[in-house]
Amino acid sequence: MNSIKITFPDGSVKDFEKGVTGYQIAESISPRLAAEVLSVSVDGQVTDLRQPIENDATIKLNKWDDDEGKLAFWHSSSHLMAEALEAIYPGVKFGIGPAIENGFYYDIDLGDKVIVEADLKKVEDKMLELARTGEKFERKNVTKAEALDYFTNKNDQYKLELINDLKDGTISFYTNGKFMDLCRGPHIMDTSIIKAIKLTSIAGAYWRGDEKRQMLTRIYGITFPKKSMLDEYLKVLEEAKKRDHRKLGKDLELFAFSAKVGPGLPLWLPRGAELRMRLENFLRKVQTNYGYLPVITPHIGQKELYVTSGHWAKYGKDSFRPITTPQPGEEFLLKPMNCPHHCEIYKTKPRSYRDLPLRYAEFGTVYRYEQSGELHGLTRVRGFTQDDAHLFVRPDQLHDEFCKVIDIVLYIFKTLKFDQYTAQISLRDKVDHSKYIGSDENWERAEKAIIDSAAEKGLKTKVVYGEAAFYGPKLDFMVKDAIGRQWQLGTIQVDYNLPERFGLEYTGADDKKYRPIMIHRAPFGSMERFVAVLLEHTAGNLPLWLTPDQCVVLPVGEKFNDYAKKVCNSLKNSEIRAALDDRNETIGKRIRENELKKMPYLLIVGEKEMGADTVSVRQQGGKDLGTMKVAEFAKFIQDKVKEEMGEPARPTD
RNA sequence: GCCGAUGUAGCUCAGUUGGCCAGAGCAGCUGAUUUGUAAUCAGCUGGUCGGGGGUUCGAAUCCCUCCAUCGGCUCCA
Repeated sequence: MNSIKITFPDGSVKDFEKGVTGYQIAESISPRLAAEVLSVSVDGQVTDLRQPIENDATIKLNKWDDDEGKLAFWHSSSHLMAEALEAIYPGVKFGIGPAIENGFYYDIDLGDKVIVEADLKKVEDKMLELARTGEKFERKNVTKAEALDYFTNKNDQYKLELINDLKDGTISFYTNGKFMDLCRGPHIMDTSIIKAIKLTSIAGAYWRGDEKRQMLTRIYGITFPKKSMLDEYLKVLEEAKKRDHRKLGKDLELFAFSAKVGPGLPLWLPRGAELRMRLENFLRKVQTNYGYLPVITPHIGQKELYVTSGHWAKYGKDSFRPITTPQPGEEFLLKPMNCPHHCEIYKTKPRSYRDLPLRYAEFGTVYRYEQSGELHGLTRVRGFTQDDAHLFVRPDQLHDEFCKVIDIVLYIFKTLKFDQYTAQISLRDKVDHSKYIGSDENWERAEKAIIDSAAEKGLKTKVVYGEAAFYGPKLDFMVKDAIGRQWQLGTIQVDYNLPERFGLEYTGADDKKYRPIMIHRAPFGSMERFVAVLLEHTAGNLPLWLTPDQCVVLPVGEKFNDYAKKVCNSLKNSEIRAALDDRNETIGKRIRENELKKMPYLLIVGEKEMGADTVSVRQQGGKDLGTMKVAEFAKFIQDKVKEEMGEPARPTD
């Protein structure tokens, strides 16, 4: 029998001739589908529409709305760009050119030539010109020898290196127009459906991600099947820029930087400092409920402390230089983390198994010499404050304590409405264990503890190898910023190593000495980064409990200034953060400016209000909430705040 | 640290074949106006054009260098 059974996502099964292609299947369903389909998943494997299907299979036809569809579209676009580049810059060599989350890139080596942003238009035009001709993407399986031969002739050492790492029999080439590339696919049928093209930026990128190797030129771009989709995309990018925490921080007067103080050293302005303190107090309350004990430690420590912890060996050469003193040989380091200090607190007296778990918490400011090119607003800085705590636990307590820390992180995320996070389990590199300290046995125990706890808490996790800290695995909570960059916020880490290095002990019920396990944890991550991400998530419209000013009183004219002051004071007496704007400006202008400052509520007072002891309430954005008694408005705010914050989390057992 | 770009008043931005004392709007100050839900009017102040060096009769403009920032790469205890 020459027919095969094709199962569709809805479960229906149809017979097709053996060797049928995804495209033919789409055509058989409807011409419209055939026009829209971009790739086909065969038994979960994404392939070309042109690829014959030889056996019974479950297939999914991927359109633009499927990630697998976009992937093929953008991957093909990168080949189209390569073709255009080769036409404009003969002799250009190619690295890799994959599809990414939003578009694609290609790494190229232009030799002595330099490409600048202004040249991109030329490349876009060439791409459009080539796209219109409807070049087909043709696949061809080649032998390793043929592949090596082709790129030797082309004198492209990058492709040759890639091919050398591949097994013979697994190598394929794709051709579009005059461009042929080493590629495993999948690709779209032809270029004619690429209708809108934008090359977005040029950057340097190390060949194979290795900073010791050559830097290639990376060109980023994005394409769409419709012009309107590109316009929409660019508009979204524009909007995202408005939510950038660096802009909001300036506009709302929360923080600033000074070249004179130094790059990456944030200055918290009064409004920002207040915001940050509110966040800290919020967490302090939860931590108190969970039995954390506050500690405070100095900003510097003797170098020896970090030699013991292992941090000096690992990061010493990339740190701020040690501080010397008049005493020869004496050296201190700015503290880059709080754990060693907390270990020494643990050691201040003998500990019993009855004392554990011990939970030491500190908003500890640390200093790390981040590479200059890495600094970024408040998300990557050289001086920052961790909402740090270290839990010293017995092995039988590890699981429970870890779960309780997860609860705290989830409580914070819930209160602040961070629902788009990923929980990432960061483990050791699968092969290379050279950059980690501690025994394999301890690592395996720690990794298991994290995986089990995350599973018990029902977290949807993603396991990433090679992302662990050098002393232990982590559970990281990742959140995206306004332009899609991913940042680590909360982190929880299991550590068997520092207790060993510091010789931490407790006495068990059997009067023998045991080693505690340490949990490092920071639910916010750092105050700086958390505030940054919070600003981008809320576009500066902070929740009422956090915002610097909850409302502003606007007298319509000078005659009502005294009444406005009275209202303001009365609200302050009810613990409401009320500002007064009685500047000699029109009411229209003051409304506008306070709207731009993202004031949650504008209270307008004039003749009517003064007579009745009321305020006229305008919500940020223009909604009129009508007139309220002053006391009524106070209660309104208090209720809102209570609703937003909820009850501080407590352990359930 | 690496690749590329940018840097003009507190903010947003004009100012290109190098050429009169470097401009605007907003903010600030002064005065007038006393305002009812997103910009009242007038006047004034404010910049050694990121720092330093060079080319030139002459540099915001051309070159070198340093710094900072932006987009990536690498890194992220």
